[in-house]
Amino acid sequence: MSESRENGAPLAVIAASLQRERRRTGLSLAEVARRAGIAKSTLSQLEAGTGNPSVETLWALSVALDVPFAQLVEPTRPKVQLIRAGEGPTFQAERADYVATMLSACPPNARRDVFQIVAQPGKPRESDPHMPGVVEHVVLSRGRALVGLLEEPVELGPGDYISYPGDLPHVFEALEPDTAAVLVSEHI
Amino acid sequence: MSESRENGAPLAVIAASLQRERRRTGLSLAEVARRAGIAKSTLSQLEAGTGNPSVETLWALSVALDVPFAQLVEPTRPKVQLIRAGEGPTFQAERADYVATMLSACPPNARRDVFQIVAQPGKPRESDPHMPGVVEHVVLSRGRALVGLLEEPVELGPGDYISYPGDLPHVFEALEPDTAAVLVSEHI
DNA sequence: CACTGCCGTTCGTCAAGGCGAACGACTCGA
DNA sequence: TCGAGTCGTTCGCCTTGACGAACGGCAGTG
Repeated sequence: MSESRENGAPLAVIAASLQRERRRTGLSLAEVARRAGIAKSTLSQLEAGTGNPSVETLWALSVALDVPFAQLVEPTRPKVQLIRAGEGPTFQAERADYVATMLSACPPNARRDVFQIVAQPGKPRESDPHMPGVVEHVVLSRGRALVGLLEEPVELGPGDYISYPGDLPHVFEALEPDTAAVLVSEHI
Repeated sequence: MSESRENGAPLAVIAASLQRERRRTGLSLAEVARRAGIAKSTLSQLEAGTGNPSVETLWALSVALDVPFAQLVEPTRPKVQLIRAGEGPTFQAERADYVATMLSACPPNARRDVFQIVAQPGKPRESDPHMPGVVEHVVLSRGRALVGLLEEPVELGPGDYISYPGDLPHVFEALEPDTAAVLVSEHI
């Protein structure tokens, strides 16, 4: 009930996001303004951090930039993380026979799809990189596997957790038959 | 690159969200307006769907209501889902020894925290309901467990997946020693 | 029954956001 | 070299969001 309260300057964030997303598309300020149906002067002031846009204006921009609305007001940054089975912060229940381990707190505005994977050894699956900003989380359920970035994969056993940027070449290579894992694909 | 483009009426959504979140806290319109530092007339018009609030106004309200900014502009509706091991839509890789099963596509604007759970049989863990809108996803890795809503739990085996509303009483009861599961907690 | 207090709405005023036009700077061809 | 086109910024005008005051409606109370 108290996260996401750290940012007190939404206007500056919006200004940066607008410019970043527009640059990402390669469009000009005038072009984006025209597609959004707003005056380019307005967009210019918004990117400069001046002004306090209305919801309709921001919405039109989010549509023109093809970006989720929240993306403009809440930023994100990925990283790499490996938690071995038994490690990581745990929340011991009142009953001693229940342990929950926090593997990953969801960053603001991320979208996470949940998959289950069953793989056989022999031929590693090398995924072509996905969209920028994608982060993948893997929790190994059964067997053993080499998981992670292609340049330095990590051998995981049951209960191990790893996350890595999905926009870099990565691999999932089962080392035992019927190796199973839960994969959470986080596309911002 | 084309999801989250279905909603064309953000003002109505904001109006509904504002009223819903305010009612959730049990505060009066005047009280929320005072905490947010805005005129209650402004908030009244916003909840009525009239007007087009500025970002600063909406931000102040999101702080006053202690709600993530995006919550006010992007709605969501949960549901219940059970996918037995081996069922569900699968994405067969070019190599036949790799199977990925789509368990849950992330709804817009949801936040999903990833946990790992190891539980022992004997005493079921009954979670008190969380905040409204919370959805929990469980993939059983090892052992067996009774999981789901308290009124009708489901017995899961390795590879089984279930999701349920977290704002209703629910349970996780291990049926074998060292039962392990991956829990994704989705708080909108 | 007044009277007080709070609720949520409506009305008139004022500042601020959004707009269009004009501007200087730059690139690209004729 | 000059003109046309586009870039992003700056400058008044005007619409509109936000404000404060006043309103009617409902308890709770002396």
